[in-house]
Amino acid sequence: MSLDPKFFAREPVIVARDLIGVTLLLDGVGGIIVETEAYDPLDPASHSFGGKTARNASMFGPPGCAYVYRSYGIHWCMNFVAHKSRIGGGVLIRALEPTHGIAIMEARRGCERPKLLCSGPGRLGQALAITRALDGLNLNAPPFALSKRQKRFPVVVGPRIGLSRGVETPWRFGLKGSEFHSRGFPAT
DNA sequence: GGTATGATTGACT
DNA sequence: GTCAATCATACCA
Repeated sequence: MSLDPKFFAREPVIVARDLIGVTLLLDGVGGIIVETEAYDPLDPASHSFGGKTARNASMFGPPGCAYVYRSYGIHWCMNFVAHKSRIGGGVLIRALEPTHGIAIMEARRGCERPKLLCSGPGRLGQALAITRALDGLNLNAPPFALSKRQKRFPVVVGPRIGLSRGVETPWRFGLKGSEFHSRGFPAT
């Protein structure tokens, strides 16, 4: 079951929270989203802050598409474009609980410990073989597959990771009690 | 044209 | 705990 097309046509913060518990597959490989971060164009930490550029063009495109960027020259990280009126916003997918194609992810990661397969944006990118070729693609069409969750999952909130600005904005969301977060969340 | 920087990870002291 | 890897992009000249 795919997501409603309007799912991503909302505030990034709302979408980030609602993505927790959704299953993400890329060519049949992936798992349950257990950690996300929201990036709003008014947020100085966001790539879309300051307007549209060559890198972040996808963030200003249609909601429900992918925005892929190179992090620290080493890793590929994936966002889901989410905003109203193409103002530039997105949700960083930080961690998955591996459920599909685990053997494939282990081979790509060179690691057999499930907790290290997708726990972090860079690891997730490597496990799913994310590349810039996916930038701008519709998440509701192959090779992507998003499965709507069947119930509401308990969500925890915390500060975002690795930022030099905007750290005070608590826009990181996680599936409560998950063993697959990239970092722990503050005790609730 | 040149330089600074980063939504990270993994290895090492 | 500290630090290097590595490069596309952004920004300045």
